[in-house]
Amino acid sequence: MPKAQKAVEKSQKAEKKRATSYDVAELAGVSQSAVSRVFQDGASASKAMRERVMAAADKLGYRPNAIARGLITQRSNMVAVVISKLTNLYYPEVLVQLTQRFSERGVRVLLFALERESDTASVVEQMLQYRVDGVLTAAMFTPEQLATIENAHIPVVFYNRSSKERLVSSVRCDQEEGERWLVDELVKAGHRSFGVVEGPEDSVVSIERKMGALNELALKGMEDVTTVSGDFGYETGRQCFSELVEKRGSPPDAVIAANDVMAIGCIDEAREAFGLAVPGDISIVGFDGVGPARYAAYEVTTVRQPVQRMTESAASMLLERIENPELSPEKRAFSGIPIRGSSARLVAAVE
Amino acid sequence: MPKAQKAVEKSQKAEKKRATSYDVAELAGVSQSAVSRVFQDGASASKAMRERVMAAADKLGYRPNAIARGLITQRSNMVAVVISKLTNLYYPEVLVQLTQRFSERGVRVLLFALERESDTASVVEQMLQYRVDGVLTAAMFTPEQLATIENAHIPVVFYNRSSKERLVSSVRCDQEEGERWLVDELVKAGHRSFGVVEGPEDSVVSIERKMGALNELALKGMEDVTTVSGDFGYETGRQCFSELVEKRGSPPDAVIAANDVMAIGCIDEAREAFGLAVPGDISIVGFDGVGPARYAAYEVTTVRQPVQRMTESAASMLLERIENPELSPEKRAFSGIPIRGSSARLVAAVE
DNA sequence: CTCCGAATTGCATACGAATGCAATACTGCC
DNA sequence: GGCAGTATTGCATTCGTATGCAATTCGGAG
Repeated sequence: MPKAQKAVEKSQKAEKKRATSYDVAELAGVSQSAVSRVFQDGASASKAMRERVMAAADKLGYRPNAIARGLITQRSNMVAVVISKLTNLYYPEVLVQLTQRFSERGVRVLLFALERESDTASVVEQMLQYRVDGVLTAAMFTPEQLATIENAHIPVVFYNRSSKERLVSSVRCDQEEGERWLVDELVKAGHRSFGVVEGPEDSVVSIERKMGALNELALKGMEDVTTVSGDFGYETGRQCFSELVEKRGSPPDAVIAANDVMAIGCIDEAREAFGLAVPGDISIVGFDGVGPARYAAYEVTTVRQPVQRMTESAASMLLERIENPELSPEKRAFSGIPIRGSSARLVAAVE
Repeated sequence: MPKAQKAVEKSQKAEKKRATSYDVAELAGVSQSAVSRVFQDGASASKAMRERVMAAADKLGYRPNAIARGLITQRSNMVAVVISKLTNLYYPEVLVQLTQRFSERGVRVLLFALERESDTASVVEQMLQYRVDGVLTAAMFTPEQLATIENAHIPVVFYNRSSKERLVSSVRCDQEEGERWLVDELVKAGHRSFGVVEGPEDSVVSIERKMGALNELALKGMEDVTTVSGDFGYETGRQCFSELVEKRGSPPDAVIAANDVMAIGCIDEAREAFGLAVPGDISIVGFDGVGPARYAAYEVTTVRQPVQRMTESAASMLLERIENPELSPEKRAFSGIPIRGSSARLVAAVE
């Protein structure tokens, strides 16, 4: 019995083991290296060779083993994507888009989802064990963890986050700028007392937004400012509004919420619990530009993050650094897109 | 210079190459297999050995290479998770939860996000190349693709989907049952004319919901039923409502939308474009139980999917089948949780 | 102190593909 | 037909870990 036939039988009958490049080589009557070369882009292989091999491969249902390939090439073609805080309605979009960007470029995504932003230790361990080529994170790492990752020569790109202690690449939406716009518009329209609803204390995004708002308010000479804090969720948005009124004794002229979902919570609470008209009696603004912010019942005045451009940029930035590890860190900040919804009383936009 | 010291120097100075088990073995003065055993659970290693090795490993920053391990053990410890249709606000939660379930059990998630439900071909290819241990999918595969995957002895679990052509495991929310409840309640409360808003045509979930509703309506003898179709998004929800009214000449007594987001769209359109009171003039129900369905402005009457239990169940089911490939397919259907929101006029619940 | 069985350890090899180098097959040209 | 030069192909080795088997050590009983 000829060798080739035996190979086919073995693989078809038992199908115990997945076909390897050796099996294909045997069936095609060529060397294993030939098979390997046929399944690569830049490798040299004659047309005849290519056809023989492909035929054999098809017959055996052969697929190159990416694991084995990764071992020898020292490239896993996988990147780690780390997310947290599902509370923020904004992230899911980001995740799906990022995955698609990477896929388009032939890179697989190893997903890590954190319950809290602090569970990063084991994630780092896993990333390193799986030898990911890069890390894209929407969660924070401690400086030590970052050092560990860098030590392994794995490029890292932060998404809407950064690190004070270390030089790192990042893609962010300029939260301060966005808040500045919101505050300016509110002040311009005559609002003089403010409530600021911040998000979770361990969220960098929330902190940036709060500080952005507070700084600009101070700059504009606004002194009647009350701060309360929630967790980016709808329920706490409602609670925060009540708390705010209680704390001040009366509703402020405007409420600046750290995200749209809490803004919506505030709007509902203002309407239901206090019978206030929005924006007649009070203006409420958010941040993110998520879907529900557009619902007719709310039409939140907000700043939309340019998700498309940000994900595109983040993916490119990471892939560039994988190709060329020498590239120095770079920070890209994208301006948010101001949305003049009807949840705030603003002066008309100038042309 | 002793061997051990040389090893340290090499690794600390250059840090060109990541430390391997050989490096650790050399530094600790033991064999490579010893190192390997220390980093396994059930392997035999004396306390002294363990300590020596761990010390050396720490010094070198050694981490077992999961890629190499996967090659030899024939286990990648990765599962593929396939999602699509980000339009449905419901999925993001699922994704994060699934990832956490798998993580808890020491399994990594390789994420695939489809633009359309039909882009599955290359995804299958990638999954197989990366030798994932299992597949959890919220998208459809063709019978041929399924056969390919099964041929590779990779267990598959469908999430809210299934395959008519092949026996496969699945975890679903019983959409028909949910629709039955919704229809029954609406009929019981006296609604007699209905609009049914379906989702994308290629979505199995949407089809199941539509059919569930239509069948039950037929069963109850309801004949005034009009169907229109959207894409699960808010905007089309609004359009669908207008379309519905146009088609019928007047608004129906009740609208059954394929998901909450479209239900919300319908509510907004009914109120804004037609000045209808919800639920005074018209009842509108959805499906899913997503966050925005709870917002005060809508309080959608809906059926919530028990996401927590479903993801838990799906992850377990897949992991079981990875451990024990002989297990026969199993279908688990979870009942949705009826939510009596104020978007529909219903008779009070019986105790 | 001796000997037996159990626990540890090391040796050698396997996993599946990529690749430098050498050998061979082609190509075109004179 | 002969030859230089290039394109293909095969050989042998490598990546980093796991594991069967044999060798060794250890503990305890007698």
